[in-house]
Amino acid sequence: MADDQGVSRPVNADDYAEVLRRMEACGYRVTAQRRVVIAGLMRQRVALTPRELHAALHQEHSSLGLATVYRTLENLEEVQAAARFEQPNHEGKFVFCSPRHHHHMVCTRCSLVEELEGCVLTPIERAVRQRTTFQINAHALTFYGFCAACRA
Amino acid sequence: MADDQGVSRPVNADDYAEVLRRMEACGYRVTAQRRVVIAGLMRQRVALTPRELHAALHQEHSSLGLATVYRTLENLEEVQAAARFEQPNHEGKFVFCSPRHHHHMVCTRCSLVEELEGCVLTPIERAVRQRTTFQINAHALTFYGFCAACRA
DNA sequence: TTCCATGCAAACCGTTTGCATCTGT
DNA sequence: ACAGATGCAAACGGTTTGCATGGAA
Repeated sequence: MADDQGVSRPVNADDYAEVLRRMEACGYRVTAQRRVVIAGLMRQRVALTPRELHAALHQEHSSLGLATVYRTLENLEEVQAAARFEQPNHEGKFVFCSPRHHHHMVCTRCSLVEELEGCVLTPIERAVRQRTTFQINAHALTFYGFCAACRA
Repeated sequence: MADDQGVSRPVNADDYAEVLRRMEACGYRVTAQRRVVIAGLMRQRVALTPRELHAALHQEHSSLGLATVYRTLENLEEVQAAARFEQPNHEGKFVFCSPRHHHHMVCTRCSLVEELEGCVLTPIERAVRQRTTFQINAHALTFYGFCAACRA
């Protein structure tokens, strides 16, 4: 049940190592707590609130503080290893992000998040650049809908 | 200065009427305060926090309450006449949205928002649908960068 | 040995809400 | 008239922060 394929997924060792590398590159120390939070987040298929993630990790790591979860998630966002989704009630939900550029599909019913590998926007962005006086530096693209399970 | 073209823009009468129509369609009454908030938001070229919008309107309408601004912005979001952008500090900024489907370009320096008319995503979404088991119901696409003025 | 990180709880602050009073329809 | 809207201020709740302690490099 802890490894129910429906809610948990294996941690990709390469991605995990890459996250630690980026954290160190930013001057952050690799602590036991950070490892726990990172691996915990990577195991999730659905976006979780900091409180939910903390609760999930609290069983195995009862001393882990909620503030540390918040602080680590903030660090992960900074190194682009996590993405935050805003819920209607203004609560934040986080998911792990692979090191490769991608976009997300979010299930509005169960919060399952699927990565859409590669950037479907590249050809479009070129066209957009010609239609505007903006200097485009970044973009955010997210699809919302129902995952396969929730369609039923 | 109140009509400095750099910060203010004229209110499009058709769009304004359309907003009122949608509000009524949702069962909302057309009150003096709502008219003030709607017109005030439409006049802005940049995204504003509820507090900023309230402050801007307070000169002419000193009795307008901040809570009313919040409530009206929420209504406008519901009828898709306003969009909320989340800032890094988790404060919300709002802009008026025209009735036509569009996407936004947001200046990360001055909060200027420009609408990108039409949906550049349509052809892409079709391709995406074939790559996923998700039932896509909506999408969010925003470009970030510097507006013409902030490029300098 | 030097900072940075952590845990705890208090502080913060944007947002929501209860309620008495207005007001659109 | 009556249901819904407003203003005010208090309450809420997610997030941040101060500080003493612990741990990575």
